Amino acid sequence: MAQKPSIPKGTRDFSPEEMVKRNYIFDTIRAVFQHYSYQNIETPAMENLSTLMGKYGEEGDRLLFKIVNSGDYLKKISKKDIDAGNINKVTAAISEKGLRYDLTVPFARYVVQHRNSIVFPFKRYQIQPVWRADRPQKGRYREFYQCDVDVIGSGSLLNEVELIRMIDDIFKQLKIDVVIKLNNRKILTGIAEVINAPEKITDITTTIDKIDKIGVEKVYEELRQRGLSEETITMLEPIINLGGDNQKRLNCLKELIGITSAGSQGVDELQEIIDLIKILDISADVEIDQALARGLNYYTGTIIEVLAKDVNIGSLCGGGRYDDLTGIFGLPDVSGVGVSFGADRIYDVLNELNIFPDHQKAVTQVMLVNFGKKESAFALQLLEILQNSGISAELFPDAAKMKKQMQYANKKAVQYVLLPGEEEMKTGLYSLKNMQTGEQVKKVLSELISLING
RNA sequence: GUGGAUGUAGCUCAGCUGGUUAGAGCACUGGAUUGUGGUUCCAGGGGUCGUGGGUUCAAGUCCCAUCUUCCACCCCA
Repeated sequence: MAQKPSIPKGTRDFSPEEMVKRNYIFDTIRAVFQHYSYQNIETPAMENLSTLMGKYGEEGDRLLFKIVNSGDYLKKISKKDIDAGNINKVTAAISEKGLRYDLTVPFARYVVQHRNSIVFPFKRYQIQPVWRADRPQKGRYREFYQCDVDVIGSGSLLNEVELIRMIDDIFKQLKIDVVIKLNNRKILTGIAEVINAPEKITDITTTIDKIDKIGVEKVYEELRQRGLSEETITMLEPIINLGGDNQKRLNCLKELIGITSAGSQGVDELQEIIDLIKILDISADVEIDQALARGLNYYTGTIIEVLAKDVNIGSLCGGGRYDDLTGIFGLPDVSGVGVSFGADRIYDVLNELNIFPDHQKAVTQVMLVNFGKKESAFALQLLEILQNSGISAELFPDAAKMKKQMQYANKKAVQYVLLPGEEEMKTGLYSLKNMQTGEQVKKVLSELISLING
C-alpha cells in the first residue's frame, strides 16, 4: 500500500463544516473592515528574502520559511562554506525567496512600491495566510490567517481610536468578551531613560511583559539575569507595581517619567486616546498596561493587544504604531498604525466557548431525486427553474437506489427532497419532502418554490 | 532552538508483569426494504500495531534512534 498521506507539521485541513465556521469569522471581520471604509489588497505568499530578513529580529529570521532556488542552486555554494557550517552564507546562496511571516512588512513594501498611485492616508485591510517555522502548540500553527487593518500616512490618534472601535465592534459581534490593553512604546523608552539604561530597553520590555504570566518576583530575577543592576531594578519597582484605573496609572506615569520627553509624549498620547474613548460607546474593557511590550521592535508609539477574558490562548489581536516602517524600503517619515486579528485563535476561542451561531444554513435547500435517464433530463429543467428562483438546488447525478439518494440528502442536511418521477412528470404535481419533519406534500412547482423560500 | 508526554482500523480507544490467528464502539459496504432518509436487525470489508534498528526461543508490549501529534519554555496571531 502507498504510504499514508499527511500534511506538514503545524498545518491543517478544513472540512466543509469547519469552513462554515471559519467563514463566519472572516465574514464578520471583513464586513467591519469594509464598514469602516478600509480597502482590500493582497500580496504574494512569497516575498524576496531581502524584504523579509532583519525585520522581525533574530528570532523572526529563524522562523522564516525559506524557499530553495529553482535550477541548479548548488552551483553558487562553495564547499568551504558548507564544511565550515556557515549556515547564513549557505542559505543566502541557495535561497532568495521566503514565505511571508506577517502582513505588515509586505504591506510596507507594497506602499513603497506603489506610493505614487496610493491615496494617503491609505486605509487598507488584508486577510491572508502567513507562515512561521515555529514549533506548534496550543493556539499556535505554522500556517495561519491574519486579518490586518492599517492606516498609513497619518499620525493622528483618531486612527488608534478607530482601530479600538473596530476591535470592539468585531468582538462584540462574535460575542467574545475581551480586554483591550494599551501601552505606548515611548513610555517604555521613558522608563529606560529614567533608570539610565536605554540600551537595556529590549531586555526590560520583554521581561516586564511577562509579569502577568510569571509574577513580579520572577521578573526581578530575570532582570538580574539580563544584567540589570540592583539599583536600576529598584528604580523600576514603582513602575512595575503600578496599578489602579487608567487615569491613576497615567497620573503616576506622568510623575515617574514625565521629565523625559519620550515619557511625557507617551503619556500624553495615551491620555488623548483614553479621553476620546470615554465619549464613545465602547463595551470592551480598555486598560492601560505599562508592562505591555509585544515582541516586534518596529512599534514606536501606541501598542495594542487584545485578550479573551474567558480563554487562555494568548492574544487574539495585536498591533501598534510604527513611525518609520517604510523607511527601510526607502520611504522615510510615513507613520502607520494597525492591528492584526488572528482568525485561527478566534476560531479556537469560539469553539472552546461553544458560541458559534448554529444558523449553519444547509448548502443545499432542495435535492432532486434522479429516477433515470428520461426523468433526470426533465429534472434538469426543474433544477434550472429552482436555481433561477434563488434556491440552492442539486440533482443527484446517478440513478442510484432511492435509499442511497435519500441517505445522501440526509447526511448533507438538505432541507427538502423533490421527487420528479414518471407520475409527477405527467401530472405536473410534484412530491416535496421536508427532511426535518418527514412531511410530504404534492403541489405545482410555483407553490413549492414559495414554500421553499418561505 | 530547549524540555516533557504521545503514536494500535477512517475516527475514539482497549490490549495486564513479553506468549497462538490484535479487539470494541462509531464510521464504511451490502442485505432485510426494486419510489422514501434519520430508528432497528443481519452480514461483510478494513491493521506489515508511526518508521528504522536492537534485545529475546518469542516484541503491539522491553531498549536506542528518527518522525508525528500534544504540552511547557523561547517567542508570538
